[in-house]
Amino acid sequence: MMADIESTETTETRGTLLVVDGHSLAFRAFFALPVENFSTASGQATNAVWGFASMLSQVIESEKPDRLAVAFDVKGGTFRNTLLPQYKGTRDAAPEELLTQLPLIQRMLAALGVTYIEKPGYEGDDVIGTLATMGDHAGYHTLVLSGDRDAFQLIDDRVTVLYPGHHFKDLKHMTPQAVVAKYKVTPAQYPDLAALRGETADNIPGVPGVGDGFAAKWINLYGSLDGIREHADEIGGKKGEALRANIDQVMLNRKVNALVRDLDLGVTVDDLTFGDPDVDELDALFKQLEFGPRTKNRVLKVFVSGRSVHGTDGKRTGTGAAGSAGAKAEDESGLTIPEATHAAGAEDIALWERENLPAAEDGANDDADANNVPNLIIHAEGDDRPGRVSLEAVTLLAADRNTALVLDALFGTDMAAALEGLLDRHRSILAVHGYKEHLHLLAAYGVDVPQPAFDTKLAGYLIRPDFHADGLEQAASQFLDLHLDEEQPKATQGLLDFDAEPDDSADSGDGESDERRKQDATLLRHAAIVAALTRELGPKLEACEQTKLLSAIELPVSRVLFGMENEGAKLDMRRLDDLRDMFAAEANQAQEIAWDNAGSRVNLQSPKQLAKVLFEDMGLKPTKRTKSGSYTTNADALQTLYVRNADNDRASGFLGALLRHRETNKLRQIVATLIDAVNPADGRIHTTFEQTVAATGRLSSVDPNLQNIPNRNAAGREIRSAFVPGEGYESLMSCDYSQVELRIMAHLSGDEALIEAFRSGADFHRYVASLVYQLPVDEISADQRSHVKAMSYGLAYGLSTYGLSQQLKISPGEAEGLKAKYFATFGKVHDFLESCVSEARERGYTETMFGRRRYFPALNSVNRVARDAAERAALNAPIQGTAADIMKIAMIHADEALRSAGLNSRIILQIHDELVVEIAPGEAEQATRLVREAMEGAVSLDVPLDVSTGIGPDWQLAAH
DNA sequence: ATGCGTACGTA
DNA sequence: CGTACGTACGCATG
Repeated sequence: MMADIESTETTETRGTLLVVDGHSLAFRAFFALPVENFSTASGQATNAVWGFASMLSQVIESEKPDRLAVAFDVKGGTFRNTLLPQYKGTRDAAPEELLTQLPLIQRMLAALGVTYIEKPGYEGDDVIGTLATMGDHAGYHTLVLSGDRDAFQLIDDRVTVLYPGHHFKDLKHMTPQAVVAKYKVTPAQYPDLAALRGETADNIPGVPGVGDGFAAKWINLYGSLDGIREHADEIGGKKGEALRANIDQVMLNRKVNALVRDLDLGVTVDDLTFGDPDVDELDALFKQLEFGPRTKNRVLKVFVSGRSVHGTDGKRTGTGAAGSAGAKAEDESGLTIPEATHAAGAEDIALWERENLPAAEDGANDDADANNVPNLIIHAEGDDRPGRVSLEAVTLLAADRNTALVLDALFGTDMAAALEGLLDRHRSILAVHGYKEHLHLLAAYGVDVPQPAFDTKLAGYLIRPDFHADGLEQAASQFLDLHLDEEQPKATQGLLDFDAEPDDSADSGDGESDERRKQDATLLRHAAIVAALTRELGPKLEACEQTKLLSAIELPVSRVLFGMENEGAKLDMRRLDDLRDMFAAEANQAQEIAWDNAGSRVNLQSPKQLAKVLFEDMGLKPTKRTKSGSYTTNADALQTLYVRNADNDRASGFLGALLRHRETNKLRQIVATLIDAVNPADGRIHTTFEQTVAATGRLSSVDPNLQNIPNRNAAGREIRSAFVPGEGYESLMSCDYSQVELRIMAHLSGDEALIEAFRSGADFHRYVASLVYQLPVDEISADQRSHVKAMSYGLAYGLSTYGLSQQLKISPGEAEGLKAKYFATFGKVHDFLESCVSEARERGYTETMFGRRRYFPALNSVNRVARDAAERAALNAPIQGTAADIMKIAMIHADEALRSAGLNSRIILQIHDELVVEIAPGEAEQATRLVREAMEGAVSLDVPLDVSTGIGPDWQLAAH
């Protein structure tokens, strides 16, 4: 321990004591880490435990304390509650999911050999105060790890508080100087300041309108709280008034926030050793919590004193690597950074291939012997947005030899050809993070990437479909638990200034190559991450039986999507402009009328201002509230108000105009977004289809979203007329599945009546209504048909009878009756939906027909709202997911059929159950047949898959 | 500038 | 008080 060198005290420093506020740390961890990403299959939340372990390890590693103790609050009140009944009232409402983790944290501490201390009747803070005092007397420097600012009063030359900043991971060393800098008062004065300001987190009111600033000003003016009280009359203004009105509360606060520093804890500081963990117990606990080996090793490494748990033996040394001996470079997160060379020409690529990859057998199957472990990583970086692609650099990595080859952007055609050849020869061992993105990046140089053996982005999605890995680094931290600093090394933080690189602008003129070296370093690091992810996710994917889905569906569909994004959809610019002007004129007109009626120029796009006009100025009776408590002004509510206030000219005039404005302004906005998205180079919109976003397996479309172009009413539908065939094409074809989700429900449930309804080929909803109401088909009224239709569709969403009644504007009783009749007719559908949920509760996940999984830890939540929501999602997931699988298969088949028939017609859009195909001259008939067959034949169910198709000069007219 | 809430478009 | 998405705006934060 180096600390004693600094000591100028007469007493020798014995070392460092670390005292941890257990509750505060658990609390911080719980709210900093998303519980969705940290829970076991059985639904136990583990985010606080993981965060606690992670943070504690980090602090021990950086501070290297000699003694350690963790203080916890004890259930039940403390002396503070008798003083101030509402004290920490908000904290008792700590979420169940956090409370269940506290015992686990204590069990972990016990296994790690760490002392934790609770003192009935007192808080963890008092224990901490006492320990800090004890540490001081025993000659230790004390570090207090706490997110509770009450601890600041303990700070002095020998006590430092480590306070989590905004990021939970970065800790501020709160020294006396730091406190003064931040609050303008000394640590000893801090409780006075806190008493004045109050503490929302602890449910302690301060002086209204007084924050840190005024509190500090007064303290410095009058020295202390007592001084302030004496001079309270001299303080003018509203704040002075507020102070006088609340002075009793403040004095009480001050009593409550003083920490006790002389408890009898029954231990001495010298007893608080650590570093002798019970590995078996820790193993058992981490297994139960489903923490990976990396987490365990990282924690153990820190807690096992003296011994290093590093070299997990059995690491194979590379076989005679050509000229690359020496220690492997490891970066701070433990990744091994590959040795790299730059390729200057095609020969370098060939040479690297010979030296680093297994010899490809001549002819067909390349590295088939290489026991199928993906070992060749290709990793390209650049802008991969379709329509504006630019490649920066690409690296090849032979993972087992840790050797990389970097190709800088702007390589020539000979290198492109060499690269393509290499990829093709070794495609069976090729892995990539984001096949679709790589197709875009490399296509810019004329390089086609063959279907790789593995894709870490898609694999991560299949393993955890509801985890949103935004980038490679996030995927890495999720699956590898390497903890990496955020994506870019953005401007060095103030704290690190002292080790910033010297400025090299003046000397050497080497700035550019230095820059390039840095770029290389990130590129190589990213390639190394992909390699690590490949090793980690391959077996995981296998373990949850998703491998087939990757190779047979996701990877091939990536290729189809690449084509769709690359081609884009042609827009008729003049039509768009006309539409925008038309909608804009209508919106403006409606706005004028609304303003006339309102008597003021309210912003019609501000729900807040609207609520004021409607419910205050006009005095209308509100309908429903939003979830945050304000009165809703959504279309439903406006409609209700409109009907209800038909006799009020001003109100109904305003509401009518507002409703028109809402609709037409929305359309104007949509058109404007489309205009903005048209690529001027080709007059087409190149959306991006996200393949790893929707938890059910669906695609989504962004930048812009082309899956929500209006279709439900005539005015909106006009926008579709701006989607037209491009040059060299003659028409658009739209093909969609009719009632896929219902058909899937019929198939999966095996309900004979529902299956027969589909096989009969009759008007489905009318047929179903006739069964439900036990009437002949031709006696079904329009109302009956629409009610049954809503019921049918609602089923797959877990629609409640309340929701059904609301939607159909019938009484809950009638809705209940309809539901009962429906289930009496289709009993197996009911059983099937229930079994979806119960099976998911048991196994922890749902499965589509093709084995795609989605996990539902919340099914066992004690929170009813969360649990109910999970149940609805769990009943929907197999249905929506199967439909998504079927469409993906159809897309792969349709694309393949069009290509192998040599047609130029191509799929350009997918809207969940619809494909839009751009038809080349003379290909209409053949393309229709091929796409229809692909869609109808994607899978064989107990009911037919019905596809309807239409062709026209634009998307609107292609409807059928 | 960034994040949240509200609203609304699609299947 | 129906599933799955993406986007735009206002407004309150920094």
